[in-house]
Amino acid sequence: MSNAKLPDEPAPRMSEHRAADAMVAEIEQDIVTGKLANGSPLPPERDLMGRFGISRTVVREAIATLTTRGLLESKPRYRPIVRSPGYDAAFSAVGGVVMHLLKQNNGVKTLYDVRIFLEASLVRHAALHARKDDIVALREALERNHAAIHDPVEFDNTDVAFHAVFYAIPGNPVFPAVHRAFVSWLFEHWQSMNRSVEQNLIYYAGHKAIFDAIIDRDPEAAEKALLSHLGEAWETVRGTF
Amino acid sequence: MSNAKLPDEPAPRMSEHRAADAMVAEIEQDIVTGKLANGSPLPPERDLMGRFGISRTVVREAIATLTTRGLLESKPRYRPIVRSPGYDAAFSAVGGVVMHLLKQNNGVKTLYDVRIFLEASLVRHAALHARKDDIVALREALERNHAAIHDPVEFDNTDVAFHAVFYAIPGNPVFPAVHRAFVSWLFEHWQSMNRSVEQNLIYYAGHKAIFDAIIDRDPEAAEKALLSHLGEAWETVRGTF
DNA sequence: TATTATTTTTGGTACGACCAAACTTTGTAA
DNA sequence: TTACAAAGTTTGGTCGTACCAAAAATAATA
Repeated sequence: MSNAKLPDEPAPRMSEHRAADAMVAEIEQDIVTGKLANGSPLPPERDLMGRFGISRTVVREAIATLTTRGLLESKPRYRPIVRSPGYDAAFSAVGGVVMHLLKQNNGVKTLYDVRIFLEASLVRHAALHARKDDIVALREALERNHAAIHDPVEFDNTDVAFHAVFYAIPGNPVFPAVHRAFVSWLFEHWQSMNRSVEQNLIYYAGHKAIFDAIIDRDPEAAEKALLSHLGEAWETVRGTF
Repeated sequence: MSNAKLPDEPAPRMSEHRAADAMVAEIEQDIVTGKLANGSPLPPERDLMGRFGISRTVVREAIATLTTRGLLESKPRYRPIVRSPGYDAAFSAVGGVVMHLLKQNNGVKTLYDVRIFLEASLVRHAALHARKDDIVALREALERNHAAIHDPVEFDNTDVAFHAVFYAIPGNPVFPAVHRAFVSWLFEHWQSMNRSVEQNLIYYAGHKAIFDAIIDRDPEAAEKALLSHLGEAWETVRGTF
C-alpha cells in the first residue's frame, strides 16, 4: 500500500534514504539499458561494495531488493543472474503470497472462478475476432489434444496448450503470462489425479465444442461451451483438496 | 581463536538449506494462525536472533523474505508490521516489476488494454447479472460522480469509485484487488493533468451511458458504451507520457 | 495535564572474519 | 595430447561486534 516509492532522485526527501538505494538505482539502469546483459551474472559482492562505497551488508540488501523487483534471479549459492523485467517475472513475484491465498477458505475456488471469468471472455473474443492463423492454431492444438487421449501426461500438456491459444489470440503479452500463472498455481493442486481415458474423452469433447462454436463465430455458444467445460473440470477436481 | 566452540550441528542436511528458512517458516505460521496478530509489530530483531539462534544478518534476511511474501510490511525506520496475506498484498508485491514494464515500449497501453478487456467483460456481466443492490450502488456512484463535476479532485475519486462497482459485482475478491492495482499503476501516470469541466461532462456522459445500458439489461450496449468511454479516456491521456 | 527534555530501545550500516560450496588452475595418468 | 582428479582460489552465506541516529519510552517541567 504505502510502499510505492518510485526510483526518483532523492533530492527533496532525505530521512527516507537507504544506503542501498544508490546501488539499486544504478544496477537497475544497467539492466534496463542492457549494460548488464540479460542472463549474465552480477559482479561479485566484494566488487560491488568497492564500486559503490558501501558495506557488503548493504550490497546484499540491494541484491535482495533487485531480486524482489524481478531484475535479478538469485539461487542459494550462485551468483545472481540478470533478468530483464517481463510479465512472467511479475507473476512469479507473487507466487509466495498466492500460495497462502490458495490455502485459505475457498482460495482455489476463488482463483478458479477468476480463470473461468477471464477465459469465458477470451473464448467470446476468439469467436468474434479470431483470424485465420488463430483458427489454425486452435485446430492444431485440438488435434494434438485428440491424439494424446491415451497418454495421461501428454493429454494434460495438450490440454493446457489448447487453452493457452485463447490467451494468445488477443495479442496482448499479459494474457499468456496470466495463463502460465494460472497453470502454475492451480494445476499442481490436482496434478496427481489419474485421468482415465473416458475422462479425457469428455474433456476433449469440451474442447471440441468450444472450437466448433468459434468456427461458427458464435460467441454465446463458445462461452457456454467453455463454462460447461470448466464446470465439469472443477467438479472432477474439487475433491482433491 | 578464543571464540567458544559453537556446537556444530550434527545433522547438516542438504546443502539447499538457508539459515533464514527456519525463522521464515515459523513466523509464517505465527502469522497465518493468528499467533502474530494482523497489524501488530514484529518483535525486535535482537529478540528474534535469540529466539531462533541466528545472527542479526539472517534475521534481517528473513524479514526481507517475509516482506516480499506480503506477510510483513516494513517501512524504513520502523518495526515491520504483520499483515495477513490478502489479494491486495499480492498485487502490491508486483509493483516493482510493473513499474519497469510500464516504462518499456507500449507498457502503459498494454496494461490499459488489459483493463479495457477485463472491464468490458465486467460491464457485460453486470448487465446480465447485477442485482438490485448492485444497481443501487451503481446509481449512487453515478450520482456522486455527477455532483463532483465541478470539483477536479473529487471527480477523479468518484470516477474511480464508479468503475470500482463493476469490479465488486461478481463478488470475487480478486477483482476489486485488480481494480485497485490498475488504479495505482495507471492512474498516477496521468493524475496531474488538469481536467476541465467539459472533460468531466464527457466522462460523466460515458458513465451514464454505461449505467443506462445496465438498467436496460443490454450487455452489448453496455460493453459498447464502456469501450467508447475508455477509448475516449485513452485519447485524452495518451499524450501524457 | 499538556509539553518538552532525556534516556532507552531499536533499526541501519560498517568491518572483519570464517566456512563451505563453486569456480579455476594445475598436476598427473592414460 | 587428452581426460580426469587434486589442489588452490574466488565468492556467497553466516556470525559477531560496534556505532549511530531515529523511534519509542520515560522523566522532567511549565
